[in-house]
Amino acid sequence: MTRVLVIEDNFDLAYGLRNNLEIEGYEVEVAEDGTAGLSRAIGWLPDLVILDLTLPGLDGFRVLKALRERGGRMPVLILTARDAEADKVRGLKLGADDYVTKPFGVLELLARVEALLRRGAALVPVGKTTLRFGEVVIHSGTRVVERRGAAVSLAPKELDLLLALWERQGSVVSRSELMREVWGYQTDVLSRTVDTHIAELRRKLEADASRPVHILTVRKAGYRLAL
Amino acid sequence: MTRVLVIEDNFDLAYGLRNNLEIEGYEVEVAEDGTAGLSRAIGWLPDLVILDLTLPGLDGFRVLKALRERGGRMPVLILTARDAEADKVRGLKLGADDYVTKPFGVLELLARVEALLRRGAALVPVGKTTLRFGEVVIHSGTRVVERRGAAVSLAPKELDLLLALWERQGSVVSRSELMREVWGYQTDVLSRTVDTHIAELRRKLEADASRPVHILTVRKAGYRLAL
DNA sequence: GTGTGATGTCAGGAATGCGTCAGGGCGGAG
DNA sequence: CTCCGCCCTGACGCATTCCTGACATCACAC
Repeated sequence: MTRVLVIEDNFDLAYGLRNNLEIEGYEVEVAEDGTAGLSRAIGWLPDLVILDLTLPGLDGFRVLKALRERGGRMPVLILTARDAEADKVRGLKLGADDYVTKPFGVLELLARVEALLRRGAALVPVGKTTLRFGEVVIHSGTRVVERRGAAVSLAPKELDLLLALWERQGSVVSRSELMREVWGYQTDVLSRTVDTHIAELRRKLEADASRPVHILTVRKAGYRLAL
Repeated sequence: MTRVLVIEDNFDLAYGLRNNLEIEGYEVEVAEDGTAGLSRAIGWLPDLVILDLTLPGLDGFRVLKALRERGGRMPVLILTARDAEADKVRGLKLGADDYVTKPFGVLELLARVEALLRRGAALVPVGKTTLRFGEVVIHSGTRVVERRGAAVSLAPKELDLLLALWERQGSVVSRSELMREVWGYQTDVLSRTVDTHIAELRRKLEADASRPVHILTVRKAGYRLAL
């Protein structure tokens, strides 16, 4: 899901925005000061940031500058009451992608968000996506997996196996298909190799490994990943 | 040279824009009606289009729609007197990248143009900016690196390697990709070359080289730089 | 309930990938 | 020429990962 970070200290505005964005289908987080916003932008790696300029702590310009210096390349939309041309120019030169002044129309803002993401999506190379099922998030670009926000360490084969299941999410994948996709073999499966790795995944990702909710067994057929 | 097409029927405005854009170093063409604008956009393939909505002949919305339908993907900035939110939303949904209403500040417009082009211009260029991660600052223009304010001396290959990781910051970069990008080879990696340089970087930049926080190993996949 | 085949579990040894190191080639500076 | 930094390489050891077969357990058909 596309992720949007709102850095805005005005409570009503921030949560109004969140609602509207969530209705559009985005996943939204709100940070209420500059420092928190910056660290969320770096840590959470949203697909887009909506940034107020007048913030407690680190002001918006500093957040933007620090974000860009640290390599954050997601589009940033500045949303602020400061409508002086000099501020707009400064914000855009610092690396903002759009600049909207309050008061603003919600529909316009949403349309601008969409436009920024549309262009961003065209440029982002494939594979940078974050996948998820249940309370598990898979950052396929970094090969980092987390459950309930805590990083989980998966062995390479385990992650490959998980991704193979993800690709066919919902439908059953047989052991021999998994063998072929993950191991490259084309062989009948007589050992417990696949099962062992599945068990390890369950241990690491399911709340109760003995009663899996997402990594399901389909008897006589294979396994399937339920979202 | 970066090319900008201005589709605008108001003569004074069009040529004023042209002057300002040319001063900024862009190559500019002006089209004075929708039909001509569309054919120039398709034929000349500018890097960016500034589009008025109220045009003789084909109106701006139609120009935009036709342009996108024919595969024109360059950013389009709509510049118009129509400031109704519905128009803005419509323009943006049709595939415009920005929407500026008259009257506008020239500096703001130029900054927006720059912002649109910046994003389009492949996010590659690690310019002369100062980059940073953790407590490390990289002055990539001067190739000087410091940690906690103290200068660190990196060998050329080490800096190249660090920058290659930086460019994909966050994502995993495989050894063979690093080999290709830093060494120019295209070869399977069988020696410990990359690893050795990574180790050296860790020794110089990590607080505890044996427990790296930023220059991370992703087993079986490569390395990645965490901010 | 019982039987049967499929799946879960486990432990240990094999295999693999990575960090480390020392050695040597190379080239520029003194 | 000699020194010194830079770079590459292969050998080695360690930690993790992987695989396997034996056994336990489960699900389903009868």
